[in-house]
Amino acid sequence: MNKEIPSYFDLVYAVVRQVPRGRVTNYGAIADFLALGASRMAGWALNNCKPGDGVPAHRVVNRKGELSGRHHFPTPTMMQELLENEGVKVENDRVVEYEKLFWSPAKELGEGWEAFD
DNA sequence: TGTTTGACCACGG
DNA sequence: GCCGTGGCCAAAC
Repeated sequence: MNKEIPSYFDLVYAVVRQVPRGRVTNYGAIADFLALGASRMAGWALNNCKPGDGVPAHRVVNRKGELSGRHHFPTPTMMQELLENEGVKVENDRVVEYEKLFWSPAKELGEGWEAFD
């Protein structure tokens, strides 16, 4: 049944899930860490993301730090509310101190990290 | 089976 | 410093 190997989006879910609270990351970092070869795959993976997966997609923003995926949430304001709830200040749909709150999986988790904790 | 789109990023002008 | 185009891989139509 579920013997299917974890697809690339499963890996994206795992990485996003490892993102600490109050931190944000971008699609490129995930794509580069998972060697997807295309940042779009990270976004596409989150497109299949659903609330039941427990994936904090609100912590994932584009390279500009903009909440590009807010329109994909149940409510466009929910993403900002969630970020502010975690202590991340959002202004004009952009993460404040984005570079400061940026969380790099390859840097924090390391190359030896695997989805299976 | 081929084409189009997609929550993007990097580069060039 | 901002805008436009190309490239990347995968899934949906």
